[in-house]
Amino acid sequence: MHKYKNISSPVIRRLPRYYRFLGELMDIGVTRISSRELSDRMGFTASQIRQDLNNFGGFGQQGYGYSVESLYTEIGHILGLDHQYKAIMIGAGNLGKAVAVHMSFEKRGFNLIGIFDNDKRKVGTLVRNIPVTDLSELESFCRDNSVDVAIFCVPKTATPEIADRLHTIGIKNYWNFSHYDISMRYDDVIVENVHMNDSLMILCYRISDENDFPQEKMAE
Amino acid sequence: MHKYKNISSPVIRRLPRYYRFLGELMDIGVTRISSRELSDRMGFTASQIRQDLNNFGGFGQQGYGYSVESLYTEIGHILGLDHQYKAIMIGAGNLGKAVAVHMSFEKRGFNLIGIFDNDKRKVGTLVRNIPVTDLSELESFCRDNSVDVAIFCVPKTATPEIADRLHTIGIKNYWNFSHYDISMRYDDVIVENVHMNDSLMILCYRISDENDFPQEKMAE
DNA sequence: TAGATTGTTAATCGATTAACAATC
DNA sequence: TAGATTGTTAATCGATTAACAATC
Repeated sequence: MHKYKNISSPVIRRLPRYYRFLGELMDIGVTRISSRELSDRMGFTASQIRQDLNNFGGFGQQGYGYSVESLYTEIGHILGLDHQYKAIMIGAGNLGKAVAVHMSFEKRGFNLIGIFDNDKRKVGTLVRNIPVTDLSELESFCRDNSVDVAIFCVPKTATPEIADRLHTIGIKNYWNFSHYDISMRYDDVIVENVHMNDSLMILCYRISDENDFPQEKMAE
Repeated sequence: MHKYKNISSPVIRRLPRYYRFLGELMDIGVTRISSRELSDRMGFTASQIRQDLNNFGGFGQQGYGYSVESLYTEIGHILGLDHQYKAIMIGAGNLGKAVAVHMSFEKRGFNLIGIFDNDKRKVGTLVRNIPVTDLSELESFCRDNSVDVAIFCVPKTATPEIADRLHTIGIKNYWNFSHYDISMRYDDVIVENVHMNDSLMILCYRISDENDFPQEKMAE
């Protein structure tokens, strides 16, 4: 049971980019745009843009192009930004605090209602005006509040145990900042990863590859 | 001039994952592994694993498999983790501080040597034992310290101007947390993005799609 | 209407998977 | 040696690009 069927992962991953660029176009007062112009600005081919959008419906008009505002709204609908989800955060360390404070959850339909940590010194302190709760109260809190999503900002060693607890009580949507692959552990969960460490290694590869230090080649 | 030629992006993006899993195998004392076993643990096909690795050389042995430790070391070399790069961070807000404190830069060959912000109240404070410097000193600092990489942790409105300044003085490798597409602005830069906002929207799509609210379907 | 640009089908390109000979 | 598993070629699958008829 899916709203749109057979949408491939590459298409889905481009949607936020479209949304972002259309938002910027609105900000600077552009009201209509052709796939060709979008192509120039975004670096996708015009053909790909039209293919992507036509997975969800015909939002353009022949001879005219696309209305920036209505396309923006449509993609917002497609992304489901008009839904409301209750989220909790696990881990109130540096990363957890930064994500909690930094993200505009409301704009994306997420409502952060709880933050958990097992460090007694953190329990009771406020992050984004939300009191940090002891991790032992995780289950009772979730049962009282119909939580939809858990955000993992804990070290990788702590992740599997907490994921098990959440999975047991039926919370199966995860935004994962921990360096642990939750998706390999269950087959009925939705996991979106932000693997900063992986990203940094990819940057390292690209820089090293560009710089081409021949003496390094395949040491052994 | 590249160390390895024609390595496709999907392959590169899988390398850190291999590296991570091999590290975990070492931790639990596994010394050898076949592509089949790795496949079971990681969720890639055995065929893909062998194809991926053979882009860089033949690291296995027929009838035996791969040595976990030497494969781990090899992938580290391939990723360039044994190089040393000097990095600066732009932006000492919540996100910048969290990234600065949270990441093990040294393990990936990065040495964070400077943090910049234009907020006078932040200038002089310590983050990870590094004093925050006024953004106006960016150019002089970079000229004195041969900086390789800039990490963007500033709002998207501030990004293009700072990117221009860095580009002008020859710093062209960026780790980008800002919601601005630096790569569209220049054609001679290396940009690796961590777009947390995009990631959150993708999660939103997946949850909404799974939940299948029919009344939402293609309103308009 | 004529010009422009979409929606959509067909062609191409690239990445993944399967198969198997080489070989440890 | 026999068994196992790689390295690598061939087959398949899927995603991107090109082309063009439909239509605003």
